[in-house]
Amino acid sequence: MDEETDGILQNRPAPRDLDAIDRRILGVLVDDATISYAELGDRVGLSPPAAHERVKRLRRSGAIRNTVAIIDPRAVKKPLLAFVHIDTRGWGKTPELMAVSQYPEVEEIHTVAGDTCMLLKVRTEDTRALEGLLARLYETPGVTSTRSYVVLSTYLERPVQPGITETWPTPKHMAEPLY
Amino acid sequence: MDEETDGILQNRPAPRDLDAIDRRILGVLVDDATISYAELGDRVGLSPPAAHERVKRLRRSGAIRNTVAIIDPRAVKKPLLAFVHIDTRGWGKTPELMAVSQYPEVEEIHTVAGDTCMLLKVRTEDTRALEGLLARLYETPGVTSTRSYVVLSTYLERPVQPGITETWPTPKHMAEPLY
DNA sequence: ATAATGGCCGTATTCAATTCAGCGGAGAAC
DNA sequence: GTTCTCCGCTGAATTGAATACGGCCATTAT
Repeated sequence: MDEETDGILQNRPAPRDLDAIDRRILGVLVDDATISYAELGDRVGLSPPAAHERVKRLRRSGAIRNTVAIIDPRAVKKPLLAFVHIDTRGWGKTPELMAVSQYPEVEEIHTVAGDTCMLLKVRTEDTRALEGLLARLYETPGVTSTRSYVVLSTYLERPVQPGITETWPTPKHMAEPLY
Repeated sequence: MDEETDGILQNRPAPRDLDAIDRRILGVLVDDATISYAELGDRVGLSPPAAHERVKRLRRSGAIRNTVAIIDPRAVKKPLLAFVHIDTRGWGKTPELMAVSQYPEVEEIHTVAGDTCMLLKVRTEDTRALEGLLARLYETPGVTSTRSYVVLSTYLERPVQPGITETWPTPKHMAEPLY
């Protein structure tokens, strides 16, 4: 519906403040966005139209960026996950970064506080393809070194970015926070 | 709808082989799962019920793990992203791991090939909360050291795991693979 | 005090999801 | 080569959810 054409996070306005119901809605939709508005309203204590109105507002405001399917990597035969650490001293402006962000293997790009590196999460068919990707990255202007961790097995890969505290069950030993 | 109660990826059967249409469907739903089956059928060349049947099968087979909303981290005030590298020499069996996977801050857990560490992607309110999380992790039985990269700014954080080659535009300079 | 606003509810309508019956092609058995 | 079986597709029919609307209530501003 709403065209999410931007692969790169451009400077969107920060979403406005949310109340408790909004946060509970996000907590529900982060786990499962296929439920009906009737079900959603049930869980957060609203009528279906009210729940719908809230969700529309959350979409408009940008709090809900998108709604997507989470795919099992094995289904598409891209099982090899790696974290690549590239040194970017001498990195220019953004055009090369935007090119990297178009690589199909690159799922995430992060800069690191107090360091001159970027951290990429990548997924490839096999080690051979990873080597090729590293070679391409190393040829990218501004990249002066690369280093990669290959991930053997993934236990947990939550599809979404934020953990919303209210909606996650807290294990018993965490009831008393240490700080 | 389908109860996705398992936070940890247990040993599910690997999804069966997919044909070209299945992969195109995944490619569409990975970008936007809010479209109607009529629209989906249009894009992949099927009638609405056929597209629906395919998607149901993909869900049943596990190729589509889940369908979720992607939340803007700023909306829930959990902006600090970090990668935590914990040494797990002496790590026991799985119960402690399962506890870690319940921490609301922990979004991903990976093991690393040829190493004795695990790599966690975590998101917290601020550095203070990160410190607290690191302290809790360090107290977890089996964890012998922790080290963390704090991510300052995120350029690209694709919501989904696999890059499906056919559905991503290939930049011109990548037309000739180097390997 | 009163008007205006915003958010909710219940109902009504529209549109999509889902079911079903029937068709047709691919492959197996013979 | 022929026939049978199975699987997946289509198109129409039905169910059910998404959406629009009118009215109510609480809060705030004038």
